[in-house]
Formats: sequence, C-alpha cells, structure tokens
Amino acid sequence: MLDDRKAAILRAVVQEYIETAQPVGSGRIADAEGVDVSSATVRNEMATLETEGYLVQPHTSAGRIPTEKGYRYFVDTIGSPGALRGEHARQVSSFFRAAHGEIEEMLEATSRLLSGITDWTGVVVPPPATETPLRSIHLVQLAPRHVLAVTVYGDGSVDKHTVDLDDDVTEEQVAAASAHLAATMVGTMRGSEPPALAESGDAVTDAVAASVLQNLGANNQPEQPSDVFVGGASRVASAFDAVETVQAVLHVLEQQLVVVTLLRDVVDRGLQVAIGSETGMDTLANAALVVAPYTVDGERAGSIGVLGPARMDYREAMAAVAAVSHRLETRLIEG
Amino acid sequence: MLDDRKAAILRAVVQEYIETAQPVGSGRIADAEGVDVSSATVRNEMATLETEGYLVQPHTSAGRIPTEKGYRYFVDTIGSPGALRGEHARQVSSFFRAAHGEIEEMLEATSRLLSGITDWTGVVVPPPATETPLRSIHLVQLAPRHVLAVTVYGDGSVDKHTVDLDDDVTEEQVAAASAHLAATMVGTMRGSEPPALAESGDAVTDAVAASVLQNLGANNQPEQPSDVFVGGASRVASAFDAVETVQAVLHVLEQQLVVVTLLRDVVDRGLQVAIGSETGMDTLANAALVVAPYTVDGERAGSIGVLGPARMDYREAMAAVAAVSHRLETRLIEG
DNA sequence: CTCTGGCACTCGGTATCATCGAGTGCCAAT
DNA sequence: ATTGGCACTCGATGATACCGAGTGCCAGAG
Repeated sequence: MLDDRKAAILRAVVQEYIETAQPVGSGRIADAEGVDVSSATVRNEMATLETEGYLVQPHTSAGRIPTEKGYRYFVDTIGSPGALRGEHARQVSSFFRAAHGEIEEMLEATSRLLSGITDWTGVVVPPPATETPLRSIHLVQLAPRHVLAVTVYGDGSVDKHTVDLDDDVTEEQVAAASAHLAATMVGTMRGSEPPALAESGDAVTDAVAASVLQNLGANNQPEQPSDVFVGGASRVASAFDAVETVQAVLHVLEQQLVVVTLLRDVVDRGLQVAIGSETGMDTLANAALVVAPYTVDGERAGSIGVLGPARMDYREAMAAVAAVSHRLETRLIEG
Repeated sequence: MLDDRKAAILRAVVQEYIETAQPVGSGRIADAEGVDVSSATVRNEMATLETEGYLVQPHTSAGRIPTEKGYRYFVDTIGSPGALRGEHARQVSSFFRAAHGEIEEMLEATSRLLSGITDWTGVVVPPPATETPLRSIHLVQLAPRHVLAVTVYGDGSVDKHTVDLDDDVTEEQVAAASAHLAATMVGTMRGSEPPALAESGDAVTDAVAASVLQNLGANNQPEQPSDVFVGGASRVASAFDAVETVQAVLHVLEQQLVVVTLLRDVVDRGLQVAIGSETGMDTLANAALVVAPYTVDGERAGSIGVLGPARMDYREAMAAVAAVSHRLETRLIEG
C-alpha cells in the first residue's frame, strides 16, 4: 500500500508527534534518521500521505498530525512486540514476586502497576463468574432473625447474603437448615436453577432453608456487573488538554459495565489496540486502548488494558500489557 | 465581630460568587436584596472586609472574591442546616426505600447518590472493623493442597484466606481441622492473639489448622486500609479549571488511606465543613469538604462527605450530607 | 523521470497599542 | 454616616504589524 519511503516518513511523523505532541514539519523529518531525502521531497510525500488520509494539517502552514488511520498503520507495522525497558521489566518481576493475598487485591494492584509503567490509566477485568460448582454453603446466625449465608464456589469466590427471617430461630435450627442446604445444593452449578428442597421433617428448618434459597436466587441475577479495577485514573487529567474530554473519559471509567464491554469488544475483534473511533465510543475519540486477554486453563479469563491518549507510546504500552498479562497468567495458574 | 451590614454584604458576596464564579463588584451587591445602601457604601465596607481578610481582589479594579476566612464566616452563619430541596429529598427517600443487598454495595451506591445530589464528588467511609467476635470459621478444600478459610464475624463481615498446604490432605482431614479450629476460635475477638491450639490427636489435622492460623494472623494485620467508596470522581474535572488541580485532587482520591484519615480528622475536629487549608492538605487548597459522621448503636461508625470546590453550594451540600447520613443510620440499624 | 533548491505564500503566534468599561478609592456635599 | 461624583486602574477586547515555521509548486540538475 505505502512504498518504503512513505512508510518511513509516516512512521517518523507518528514517532515524533508521540514524543513532542507538536505538529511535525517536513524539516524535522528530513533531518531525522532513516530518511535521506530533502525536506522538499518529504513535503511532497507528506502531501500524498495527507490525501490518502494518514495525516492532517491543523491549519495550512503548520506541520502535520497523524490521523486515526496514521496511528493504525504505525501500530500495524510496529513489528516486534518489543520488550519492556529494563527498569520496567524489573518492576513487573518484583511486583509478581511479591504479589500475595486474595485475587481481588492482586488485580487491583495490577491495575496500578500498569498505570505506573505506562504513565496512563490501567484497567483490569477479573475473570468472569465461571461455570463452577458450589463447594460449600454455610449459615451463620447473627441475630435472632438474621442469618448470613456464605457460599463458596470451586473457583475460590465467596459470596455472602444476609437473610431476614420472619420468626426467631434457634442456633440448632440454623445449623439444621445449614446442613440441609449443604446436602441439597453442594455440587450444583452457580446460577443454575436451585434444586427442589426435600422436606427435612422440621417445619422451621424448611422455612429457613427456603428463605435462604429465595434470597440466593434473587441476588444471583444482578451479579453480572463484575468489578473492574481502574488504576491511575488521575493520569487521565494529563492525557487530554480539554477539560471536557477529561471529564468525559473519567465518566466512562466510572461505568464498570461499559468498561468491561469495551475491553471485551476490542479483544473479540482480535485487536491489541483500539484507536479513537475503533473503541466504538464517541467520547474516546482522542484516546487509545491497548488490551490483552489473559487465559487460565486455556479459557479466556479476563483482560487487562491501558487507556491513554491516541498519541501514546504504543510500543511501551503493548510491551507492558503483554508482559503483565503473561506474568498474571502464570501467577494465576500457580495460585 | 462583624456588624450586621458587613455581615450581610459578605454573605451576599459569597452567595453571588458561588453562583457565578465571577469576582463580585459593589454594584451587584448594592442591587442585591437585603442591602439598602448605595454602591459607594458597599465599596467602603468591602474595603474594610478586605483589610480584615474576608475578601480579596484578584487585581485592582476587579470585583472581590471570598477568602477561606470569608467562606468560613459564611458557613458558620448559615444558621438553619437547611432542608433538601423537594426533588432531592425525594431522590434520597426513594434511594433508601429501594436500597437492598449487602452493605458494601449500598455504601458504594450511597457515594453515587451524594454525587448526584450535589453535582460534586461523594465519599463514603464504611464502618471500621469493629471489636467483634468470630462467629464462624469454616474450611473449604479447593484442591488437594489448597484450602480456603472463610471467617464470619459478629458484625456480618466475611473474610476469606487461601491457604497453601505442604502436603495433600483428604476431605476428612480438612473437615476435622475445620471443626477443630471452630471449637478453638469461635468467640475470640477479631485481631486478638489467636489462642493456642490444643492437640487434636491427628497430626495432619493439627498441621492444617496451624497453617490456617498462621495465614490468618499474617493477613489480619494489613486489613486496616478499609475501603473508601468514591462516587462521581469525574465531577472533579468540572470543579477546578486548572488541569493540574484536577489531577492533584484525583490523585488524593485514589489514595484510600489518605481519604479515610482526611474525613476522620475533619470529623474529630468537630467540623462539618473543611475549607481549603482547613483540610490540612496543600492539594486541596481550592477545595472544600462537607462531612458528617454516622453512628450505629451509639458508636461512631463511619462518615460520609462531599468534596467540591471551595465555591460550592454549602447549604445544599450540608443538607444533603445531613439527610443522607441520617437515612443511612436508620437504614443500618434496621439492617 | 526523480529529486531538490528556491521562492512566493499562508497563517498562527506574539507583541504593540488603543480603546472600553467594570470596578475602585476617595472626597466633598448632604 | 451616607452618598453622588469623579479620577483612576487595569484586565479584556480588538486592530495592526511582524515574524517565522511550514507549505505548495516550479524549474533545473542528475
């Protein structure tokens, strides 16, 4: 599509613009490495690149700025995924070496790690609630009419549900209901239709068990909105100069569900990078998103990403996202 | 301290500035309600107010702007706490009528409610981990060498701790260890030194129990950083015009611990409102924080707040914070 | 035919200057 | 004590000129 020289010039323009955030003129490019022609020639080529939609001029007699198409070409021809700079590589290593605790906290810290490396905003989508069997259900009485149902699933996730009862119950009755529920439900899949409860012989036990079951069913539906971990949201402020843009992007990040779908869409389209309108969101017109899915047990688990301005350092961001996703995978498999 | 007229003028200036965000001139004040003197008189009074530190001029021949001291006076003399405007009152009512689910989700939604009412950023600090007894400890085996310890405390909080074992164990051994731990630990206070484990007679059981106990101890320390729920962070972007300020304030909000201490400090000083430097944070120089603690069972539980620019509508914010904190209390007591 | 030096041209950015007007401080008159 | 009046300040706005980075294009060289 583009001959070598045009490609080299385009790449140089993008590179320069990413670094300086200033429109790039033909002079700079002519001086730049890898381009051994005069500025006049560069001008001609740049004019062509403009008519072909890779560059634009903010106004006549200014340098040029990459368009979305320009960034896209740049990203597509980046070649080697690139390795993380030594310092950052060490940062990632030591992070995962020290990582401990429950998965939620680790993922949250991971989002901050991504932000720290790239200087933009890190996003981590945790593995979705999987098809996993109930491993344990356990009732704990907190007050005469208050019971807490704690459920543990095969993937290690724990849910709690407070249940209000109509009548006072004794500890023994709670224990009986707990055992009864466990006997009936352990092994059933998360979200599946709860099995019918057999009569246990004791009316109160059955009533408690039924209440819990009802509550579980009601609260299991809206569990969909899985949490997203956003690290370094304050970086958004330095990514865009217009205050309204900052506000709009922050607003997007506040909507968990939107972010989840955004990342998933991008991954589903097989992209590593979504630039501007490629994100499918008007408010992200000047932004770009670098994503990577991570898999556990061969299953696509979740995804991580970096959100920054369209003129971000794609090499670095892609390297960071790739490295972190890889380390995250091994970390999650090892447990 | 200030005679009636000066007070009226000062209050009018603050009011006007809050509404328009523009320096206020003597003419506007003379026209305003409640002030029946000429602009010349107002000028003289304003000059005095300036020397006394309540107002400043951005530059000669501009109107005046309240100083921190000016805002402080305004807030101190606001008189009646003010009621929420009908629309907002309804919003709060219907929110708490519909509120359901676990406390964490409700508090998060509360932070969004505060933000929605005031147009600024809502902050909710949940009740701290209280002195509460362990009600239940329960081990669930996830893999041959993986056990999940689920603890439930009297206040309804649930923690999980994954424990890696050195050797494979059977379900029976886990069950035995679980029972053994429950027998020993239920009733002990959270964070207290764990009691010595009696020998159970089975070596594996004792080993598993010991591993869990060790893990619990290690993870119980850094539990301090209680979560803060921040709703409407994107509003920060419209609260301040300088991008650096926006960034700085967002950065503050990202640090959970800082926010918790900030709110607590303000409440401890008996303030309802902290303006600029009163917050004790340089980066919040142009910001103000309206807070209210909420109590449950007579104990100070947590606090809620609204963070906005110093020129925020204090009446509205104070009313909102008071109303929400009140409704939150009754909601938490009812359960 | 390609490349390049040269040149006229564009136009945003910056500086200078004048003007306008909101707002001030102060004083003399009421 | 209050106020109308007045000279004054100074930011904001707009006109004007100039600079210079950058452009498009052309004619000549390779």
